[in-house]
Amino acid sequence: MEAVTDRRAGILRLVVREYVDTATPVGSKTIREKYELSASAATIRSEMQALESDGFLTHPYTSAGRIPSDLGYRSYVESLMGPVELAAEEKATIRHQFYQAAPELDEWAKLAAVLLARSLGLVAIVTPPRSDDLRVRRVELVSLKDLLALLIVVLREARVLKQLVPLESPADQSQLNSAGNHLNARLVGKSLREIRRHSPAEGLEGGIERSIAQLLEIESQREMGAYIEGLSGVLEQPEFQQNRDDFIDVIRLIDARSVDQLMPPATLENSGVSVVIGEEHPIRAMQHCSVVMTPYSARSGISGFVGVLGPTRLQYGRAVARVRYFSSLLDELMLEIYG
Amino acid sequence: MEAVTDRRAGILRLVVREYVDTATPVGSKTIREKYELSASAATIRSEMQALESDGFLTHPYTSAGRIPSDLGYRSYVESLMGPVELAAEEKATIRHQFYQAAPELDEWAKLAAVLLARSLGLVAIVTPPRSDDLRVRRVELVSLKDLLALLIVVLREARVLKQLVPLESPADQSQLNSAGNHLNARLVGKSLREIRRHSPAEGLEGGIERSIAQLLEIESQREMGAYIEGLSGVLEQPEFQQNRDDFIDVIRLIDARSVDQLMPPATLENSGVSVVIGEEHPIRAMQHCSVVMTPYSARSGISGFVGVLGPTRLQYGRAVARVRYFSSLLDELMLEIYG
DNA sequence: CTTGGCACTCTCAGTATGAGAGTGCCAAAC
DNA sequence: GTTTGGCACTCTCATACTGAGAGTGCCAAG
Repeated sequence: MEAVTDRRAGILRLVVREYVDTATPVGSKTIREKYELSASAATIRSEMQALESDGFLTHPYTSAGRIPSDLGYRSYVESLMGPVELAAEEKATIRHQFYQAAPELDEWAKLAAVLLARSLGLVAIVTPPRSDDLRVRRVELVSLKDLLALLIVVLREARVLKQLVPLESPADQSQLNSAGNHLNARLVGKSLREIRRHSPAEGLEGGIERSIAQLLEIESQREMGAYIEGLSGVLEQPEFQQNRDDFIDVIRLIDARSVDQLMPPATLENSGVSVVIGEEHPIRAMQHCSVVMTPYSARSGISGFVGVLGPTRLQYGRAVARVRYFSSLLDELMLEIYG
Repeated sequence: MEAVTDRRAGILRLVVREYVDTATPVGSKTIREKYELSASAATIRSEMQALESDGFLTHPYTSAGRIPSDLGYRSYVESLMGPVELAAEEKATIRHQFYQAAPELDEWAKLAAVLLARSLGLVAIVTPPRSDDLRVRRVELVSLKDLLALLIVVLREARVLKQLVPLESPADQSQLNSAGNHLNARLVGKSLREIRRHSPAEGLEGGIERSIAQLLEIESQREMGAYIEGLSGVLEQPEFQQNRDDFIDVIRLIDARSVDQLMPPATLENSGVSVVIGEEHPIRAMQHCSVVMTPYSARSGISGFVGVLGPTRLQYGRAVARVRYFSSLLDELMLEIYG
């Protein structure tokens, strides 16, 4: 394995770009003509041979063009793709749409997913910010019927949980208000753990306090709620059409919203945009896919993530640029709430 | 077009069942052997010819077996499929799962969608109950920062809307509480229309009142929020695999959650379970699919629906039975809230 | 009206064939 | 020693052909 020359790296870059565009194995002649290289086809061939023996390219069969391997994509992402940055105009367009939307965490997350999916033709996954350590910010009780109330718990990160609560004895809104006031005085700022070991009050308040503990319990075990968009875009990719068996399990994961199977959670511990290519993915079913993602709003303990997912043959530059911009935009919007 | 004899109807029923099971055109011999009919293959053939000339069956090509037409399925659903009712045991299992779940409208709707999709292998769509006429049940304000509050509006049907509200001047929780009390006194029970023509209060309350109107406005224009489950099940159906072009638009509609394209809204005006078969569907893209659905909780003005969707070759009996049972179960659960 | 028989039709899977794209390698040129 | 043109070779893909098989349609006899 020799040092990789500039020309060789350039050819790898061109092969990646061409293959990403066309989804067809790319040959020496195509590259030469399309990019007007001065070297001859034979030279390019011998460079390609070298790239193949170094593991950056593969052959579907003896005499077809070359396809980038996972390592080839990796190398492209690391050093060949160059700096990625969105045009100022495009940034402005995106930003504008966020200001148009209803000011609400979930709306922003959903909008981000929709816009990402649409502009990249990939599956986009965005989670609203979420804390590992659930803390109560406020409790509200709304009377529905004599013996039924709606319990609303607002968490620190402005997430809203709700649950119907059957009452043991009739209570009207004013009784609920006063119970709510007591509960707020006692529980605001408390975590699930603290509430659990808290000795509950008597009567009405006690019952509701148990409901709150239960609600937080359920919430802490729940899979991260995520907005997933753009499945139909991926179904139209040639990869899916030709190799359905490789992708049906991916679709199942998406359908089941198994976010932490789709997006390797370990990767989110790095700050900044991570790219997971093909077999780098820990989940078997995902090894024909690549993932571009980043955590955002990493203020201690409260964070979500932004990511896209598609066949390994994806436009890494465009994807990285957009994922990065959306995450910084969400960061900024979050800052207005938590800052 | 002659009167349809019993035998002829019986043969149509068998063709439908066999085709639904096998997804393969069914021939006279298959039917005879599998169901041990006393008539000969030739007789069955001539009955099939009659059924075909009456429009109940088709031929993919000259010499293949028969396939039910939309009219054939329609006739099966109307009169041949017989009474459908779930086994008591299965009802109990389903009911049990609802009692296990968190007592919350959205949870129930989601659970219904998941269970329906899983047991039928179809796409299931369930909307939580929703009112055309949005009425405020309660308003709550939660302080997030000096100049930012979270506005929570609970609607009559126990739906919870939320929005971040920037404040013009700083306010702490107790100020927000008192503003909330005034707003509740003034707005509870009011509809969007009434709030809109209401002359708003001054200062803090006025600003929030405008936010409430905006929130209701957005909500009234929003597509019905629906739980959609089971896409991967449909992707494995042979119809999709062979005839991708016919179904890609359906997937797009599902992906975009265009509920009122998927489920013809006019049909929901009938009470009881409706079946829409193939070309009966008003939307072009859906004409290779069938829909089984029903509204529920039809207490005036507050209702949702339960439905499933799949290729026209679906198990109508099982689908109708389950959709009916889930809707009655949701009815019952809703009754505990609104009753 | 029903039935067995039979010719006919159409699909489907498997095989063959030729064109085309692209490689690998070699020997000559730079 | 790197680069290049030339050329044989390999493998796919599209097309055409073929025979087996399934099922029909029709007819004449029961």
